[in-house]
Amino acid sequence: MEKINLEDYAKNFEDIYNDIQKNFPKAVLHQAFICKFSSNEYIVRFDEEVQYLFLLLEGRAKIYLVHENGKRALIQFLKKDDFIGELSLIEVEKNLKDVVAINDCTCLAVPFASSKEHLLNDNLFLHNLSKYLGEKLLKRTDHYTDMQDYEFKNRLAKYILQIQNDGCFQEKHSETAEYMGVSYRHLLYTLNQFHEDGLLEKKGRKYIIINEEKLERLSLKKD
Amino acid sequence: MEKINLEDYAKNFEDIYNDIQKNFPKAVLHQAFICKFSSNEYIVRFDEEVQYLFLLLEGRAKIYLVHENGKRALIQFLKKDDFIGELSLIEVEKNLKDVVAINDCTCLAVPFASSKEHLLNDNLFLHNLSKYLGEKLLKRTDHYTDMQDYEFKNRLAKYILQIQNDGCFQEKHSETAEYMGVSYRHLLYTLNQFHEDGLLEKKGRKYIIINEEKLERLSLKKD
DNA sequence: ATGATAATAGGAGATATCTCATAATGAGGT
DNA sequence: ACCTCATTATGAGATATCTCCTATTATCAT
Repeated sequence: MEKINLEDYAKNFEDIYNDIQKNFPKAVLHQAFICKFSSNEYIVRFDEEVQYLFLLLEGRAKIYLVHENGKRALIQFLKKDDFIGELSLIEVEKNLKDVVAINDCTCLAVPFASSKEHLLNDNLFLHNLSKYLGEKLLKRTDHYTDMQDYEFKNRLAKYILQIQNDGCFQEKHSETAEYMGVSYRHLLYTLNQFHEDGLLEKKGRKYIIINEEKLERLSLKKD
Repeated sequence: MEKINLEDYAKNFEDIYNDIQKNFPKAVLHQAFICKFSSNEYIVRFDEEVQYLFLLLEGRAKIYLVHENGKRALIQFLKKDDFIGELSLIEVEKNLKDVVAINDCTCLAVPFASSKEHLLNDNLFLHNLSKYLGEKLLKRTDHYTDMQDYEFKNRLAKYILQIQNDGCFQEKHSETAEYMGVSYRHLLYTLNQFHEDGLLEKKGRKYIIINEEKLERLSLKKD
């Protein structure tokens, strides 16, 4: 983890800095700085108290919930403009999560110690936070109800369509399996089936979508 | 649905009214009133726009998410002090939910039209709302990750322990099955197994817990 | 390069859970 | 009382998904 002075960062990323200024009170920004995390680095650990509110400026990360039985569930992917630690800020978090950088991540770090008061009395911030939490709630609910009402092949079709890039699906299988809540083995099995059914073509480690329409249909239907 | 004047209600339920006064600006309460819903009545319908922020004062209700394929998922039970319509208030709700009264429910109804501005500029309310949403997010996440990381018999044990009353489990089976995300058939099957394993005793339509310790163990273990 | 570690790949067998069908019992309304 | 409809019950068979094993590739640090 590498710390960078906020002013230095501001020089190179004016647009992003402007957005930040719009959404945070000045007093808070005086205490804030920039954190860079490398791929696979922990941003937050489930067994250590959170000290900062992070705002993800660049990169992708993932949230894991750690169960008492030791199992982890990948519960959400984070991207630009996502908060980290916001539930600790408002003191509702009981069981902390692991948050791990997927690739290199740049975050704004706002220390609770000096900024909590300010943030919790700032109307704009609270309004933003409410909207953010509301959206997170909806997104997570949708993800999980899908999980319970559609079987895996339908959900996988939907996921591939959503996350594909230029007709190309190249997520890590282990991550996909964790996020979708199925075993690695079953993911492979289903991917093979998609291949046999002429939905995907394999190219090295990637899968290419060759019948988008059929995938669409599969992603919607319960059948 | 029956409307009641807020002042009339206040006379009979002073304690509750005091709590309300603490959390809502006066200007807002002038426009608010009390709604009574009977058992099984819809408080909010998924296909009708929400006009009020409700605060549940008495009774229990349940939230359903309606899928495109027509299936419904029971996603949460609501009780005293839960909000209804708060996501519409902050304008993040896209797919509305069904909210149905389980027994007779009493709600405070705050009309969006006249009160939205006030509420969204009230610091205390926003702070409360953020905490409420954060807790709802956590609760829902826990519920769903449990669903994916523990098999049904473990989750059912946990659920029974949580919802039992004087060692007595008497929820409606159909509701339990919907909430837990399994088929009705499988719920019965598992309940029978609990009976055979000496965890529960059947008394008419109710189940009595006769081995709480064993239930506890089952609820924790993944095994 | 070389070895070590993680990711991909697939076989075989077990089981948790689902679907569909049918019957019995209970509750509410006329 | 009687009919209707929702709830509780149970059987039989199908399958989606899991666990456990074992190879075969990539990736990465030394």
